[in-house]
Amino acid sequence: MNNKQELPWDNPRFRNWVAVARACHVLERTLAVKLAPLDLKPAQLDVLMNLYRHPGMSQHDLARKLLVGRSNITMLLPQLETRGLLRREGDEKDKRILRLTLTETGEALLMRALKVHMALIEKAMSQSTPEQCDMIGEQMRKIYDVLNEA
Amino acid sequence: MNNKQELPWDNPRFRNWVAVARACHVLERTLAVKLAPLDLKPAQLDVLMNLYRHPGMSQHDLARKLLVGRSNITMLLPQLETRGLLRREGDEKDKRILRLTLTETGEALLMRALKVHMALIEKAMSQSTPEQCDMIGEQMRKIYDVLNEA
DNA sequence: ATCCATACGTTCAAGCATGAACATAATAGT
DNA sequence: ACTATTATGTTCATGCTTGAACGTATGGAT
Repeated sequence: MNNKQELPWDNPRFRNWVAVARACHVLERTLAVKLAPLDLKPAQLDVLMNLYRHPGMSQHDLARKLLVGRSNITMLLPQLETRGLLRREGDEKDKRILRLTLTETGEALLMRALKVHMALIEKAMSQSTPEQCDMIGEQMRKIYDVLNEA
Repeated sequence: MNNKQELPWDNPRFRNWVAVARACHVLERTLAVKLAPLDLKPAQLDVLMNLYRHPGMSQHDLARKLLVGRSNITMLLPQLETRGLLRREGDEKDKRILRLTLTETGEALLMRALKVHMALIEKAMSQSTPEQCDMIGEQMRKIYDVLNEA
């Protein structure tokens, strides 16, 4: 009988996931530094990216996409709206919903920020072959699905 | 001439990294929920894990390992020390340094938390073959190194 | 029509993480 | 020995994120 459970550090899955988490963490931090000159935080960039791809999104949908609470969106948007980066307009049919769209200013800033983000990711992923890169993405999407249905 | 830069979403590296970030985010959030019954946050678990593996660590070393600021550690430790999970003792030679060690209580709680953490990671990574899993870890360690030397 | 349940967004208080400024201790240069 | 520099940890103000409680709007059941 073994009263000492198998230590996680001996488990490849554990060790490798820790590497994933650390890589994520350091990339996020690096991105924050590189975005500072644009006066943008990573979370704000996420907002702009999602609005660019899904114009007319509601705040609720945005929160779901970003994996954050609704109140977070409420706190986040006024800063961006005041800077003229996006518009919030009430839906005609359903008066509960606020539909979000980027302004031209917001789109322009997004493009500049995307260059920064893209460069960072290129630097990080440049050591993987395209096949490795795709495989990583595929596995991560599976992980996302598995954890979300539970 | 193309005044519209290549959109990141067309770039496999970008799309795949986004998947990594999302998987990390959702796993972290899920872990927080599953650790709640133990009255532990993911950040606190990270502390306990590192102290278990590196007894006698200084706060500065711990901060570096966790990729957070020193002040964060200062704010984090008193809660755990009060709960009797760890000890802080001044170094004999260098009176600036506080050496950190887990108590037996801390170690016991860590073991319970590790079971939770381990189960979650097993669930997440169970869809990857061992080869895929190792490859992911390897690439992530490379990313970590590339971003840190810069 | 009215009531009940649900959905969307907001407000608020609490907890965390951060970076700058500080205090103390060790170390290196002179 | 003395000064200057560096290292460790703390304090504090700030900003971000969260979850609970709330108000309003919609839709369905009776």
